[in-house]
Amino acid sequence: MDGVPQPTIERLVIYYRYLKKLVAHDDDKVISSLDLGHSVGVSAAQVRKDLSYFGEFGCKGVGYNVSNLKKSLEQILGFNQNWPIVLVGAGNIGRALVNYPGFKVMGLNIIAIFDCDLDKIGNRVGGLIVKSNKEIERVIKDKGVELAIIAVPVDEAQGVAEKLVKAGIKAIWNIAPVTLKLPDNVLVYYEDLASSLVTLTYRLSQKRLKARSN
Amino acid sequence: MDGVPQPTIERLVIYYRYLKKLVAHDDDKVISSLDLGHSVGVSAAQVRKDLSYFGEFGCKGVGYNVSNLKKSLEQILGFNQNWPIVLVGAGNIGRALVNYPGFKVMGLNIIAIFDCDLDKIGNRVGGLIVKSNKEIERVIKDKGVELAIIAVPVDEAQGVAEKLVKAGIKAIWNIAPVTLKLPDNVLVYYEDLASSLVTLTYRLSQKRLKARSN
DNA sequence: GAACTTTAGAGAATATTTTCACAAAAAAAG
DNA sequence: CTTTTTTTGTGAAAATATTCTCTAAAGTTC
Repeated sequence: MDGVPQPTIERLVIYYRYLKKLVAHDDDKVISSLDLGHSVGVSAAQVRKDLSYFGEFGCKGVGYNVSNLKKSLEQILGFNQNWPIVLVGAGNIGRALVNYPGFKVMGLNIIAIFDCDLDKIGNRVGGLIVKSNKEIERVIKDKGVELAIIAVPVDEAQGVAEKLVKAGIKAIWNIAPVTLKLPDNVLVYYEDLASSLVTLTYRLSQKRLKARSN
Repeated sequence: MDGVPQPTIERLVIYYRYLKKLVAHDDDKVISSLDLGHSVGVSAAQVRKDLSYFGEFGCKGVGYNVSNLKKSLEQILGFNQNWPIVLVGAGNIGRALVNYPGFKVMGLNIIAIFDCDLDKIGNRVGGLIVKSNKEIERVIKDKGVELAIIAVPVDEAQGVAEKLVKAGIKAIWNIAPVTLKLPDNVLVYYEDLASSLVTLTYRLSQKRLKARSN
């Protein structure tokens, strides 16, 4: 079951959130691809195609059972699994992520936070106490953690990444704006906050130019 | 000069950061698409194609002049312009963004931060004092701001978005995990932290399945 | 200065992702 | 019970994005 487009996975998460809201409000028992798509800013065809990669979840002439579809998405996306995660970097962004409310429902559990700054080690962040980077390897091996978040300054990111991989980490979500050099078997995703914003300013400039030329 | 792929813009930011580092270290006067690409995890062909959307910046048989290419990217991406930005939401993520060091070099300046929580209004965040949401419209109009960041809880996002648009905002970067319903002429980009992480766990599961089936 | 090496730029070919269009199933209407 | 409406699932078509391939220019070697 591969060949699923990258963007499809991200949209499934968005569908899931909306369905969860519907279930909570008991608003609706059934929803069409048109309504679901419209609610989350996606075309109906896109919704159906996204789901079709994983099976048949709807009923022709009717739509999708909200509660069942939600459960199916949980299954597909692995929300019923527990994903222990370690986070390195107890700066502003690291602390924000520990407290981010959206992770837990998806099985994403930050179980430890590390920093090399003595002023931060020992501090409480969310429900966790910041540990020294020296403990990274021990914790990862003890708990069998495969997923890590890097939220350290740019200069430290590569070193931290190597340490994590050595300890057994298989996938890294890197918030530091720098490309990591790691073995091919390690999955790395980049969250580049500045580049997202720049895309916006770029498009805004484009729109201005177009408007001026009319 | 449209028809530029979305991912190209994001990669240009990444090239820029690397070139900036080179210039600072005075490491190199000239760089080939192969070396630049290799350094940031992109193919040489991709680097050349990305740049080719905007003109000719290199020299055959030689490569790109690092300092000139950096300047060209600044021009293309609008880093020499000033982009005043307002941020709504002085929670953990909002505070982290105000203090994020990567924005200023790209001309991105958060000039005001708002919240509706009386406990937060008046607090200092970075160099700014948190203002009441009631002042949003006045500040946006006074300063002619076109760009806004929404970092409020899900339930408040739509209301805040409408307020921003009414005040004249043309583009929104939305960190709240909810789809906004806004007029088509407003640009909206979503930064969905959970969905990025879920993509990672999903790919990790896929790899496990594949490994097991071998 | 001729032969060789390096490397950008660009068009063609691939690959990926999205949209379209329609058959078939379910429900509703008459 | 037949017709009409609704809506899924899917293969084909279109749009988007990436990689390949080759030409030509610049530099280097002999």
